[in-house]
Amino acid sequence: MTGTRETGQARHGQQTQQAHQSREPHQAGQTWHEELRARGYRVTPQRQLVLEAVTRLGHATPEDICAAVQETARGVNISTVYRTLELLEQLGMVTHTHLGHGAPTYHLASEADHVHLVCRGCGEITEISPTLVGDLVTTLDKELGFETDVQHLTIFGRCRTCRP
Amino acid sequence: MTGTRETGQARHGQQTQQAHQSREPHQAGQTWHEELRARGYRVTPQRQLVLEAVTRLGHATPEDICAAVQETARGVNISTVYRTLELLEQLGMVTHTHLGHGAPTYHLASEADHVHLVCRGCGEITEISPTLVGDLVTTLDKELGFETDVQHLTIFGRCRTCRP
DNA sequence: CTAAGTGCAAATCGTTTGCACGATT
DNA sequence: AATCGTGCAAACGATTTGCACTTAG
Repeated sequence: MTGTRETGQARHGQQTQQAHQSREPHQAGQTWHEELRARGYRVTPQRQLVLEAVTRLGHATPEDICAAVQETARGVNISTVYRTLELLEQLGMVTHTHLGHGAPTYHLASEADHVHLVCRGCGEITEISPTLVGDLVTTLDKELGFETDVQHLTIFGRCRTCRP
Repeated sequence: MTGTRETGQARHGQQTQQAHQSREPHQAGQTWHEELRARGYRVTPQRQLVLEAVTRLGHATPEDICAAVQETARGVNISTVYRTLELLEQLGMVTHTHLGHGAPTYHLASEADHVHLVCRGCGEITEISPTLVGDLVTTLDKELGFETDVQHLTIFGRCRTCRP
């Protein structure tokens, strides 16, 4: 874990699993190509394809993304998908959430301004406005000094049609 | 997956992964021994040990539970732990929550009347009263007809000491 | 005694990693 | 040309499953 490999200008493979540090939310003024380059990363077809897939699919697991990309063109390996998602997440372009037991789902960070409702009955995923949880966030802040990560908030339950 | 093995009176191995149907919350009037028997399940030392471990440990992963039980007495196999937890969950005696990426944590359903706050900085787990999210639950119900599963609600963020 | 439950080992799923080869800058 | 990125396959952690053996009822 004591990796002293700061060779070039960019720090890859940094396994920032807990940190999520450089989360500047992708400035609108520049393309993601420039953004990657500016940080010393390369623009590859694989990265384009993964980002496109995430954009198109919405809430997608790494495997979904991989499958989608397989169809589109030459295959992108599943491990590349994982590595790319990790990178894009570090750059603040995508985010992930855990909806249920299995694999996490990824989506564009720019579309991430919502809270997930997951129905245990039909599995349907609904996105609601963060304003609905605004009071809760305020309460937690005032009462406990807790800063809620609204982006990753997922609420399980039963939707109108599935509830008893 | 089309298992037609309804041999006896009780339905085991039923893999009700999505259903969580028979969730009657363990009536206080009877011991869990009786409860198991009543539903056609057997009372085994392994099941006792697992339930004890869950009771004692609080938020514990299957592996934690397994380890704890190993110490106490003759070893209980990890797969038995999984099977037992699944059973106890079906019976409404324990519940699980996903706190982070890794393994889920189990605790007694009777002590489950709380919401989890998980700090991304230090990993600390705080339990708060469900009343703090009462308004949110009401709102979701009225606005969307969504019935919130408060037991499984986990809120990620940063605690007072870890926030920027 | 008999079916339910357990242990064990192998299979599976999701994810990570080491390394040689290929592609971007 | 040099380095970053990819593919592949193997390693890995968590969980599930098939099957023969043990045990609660």
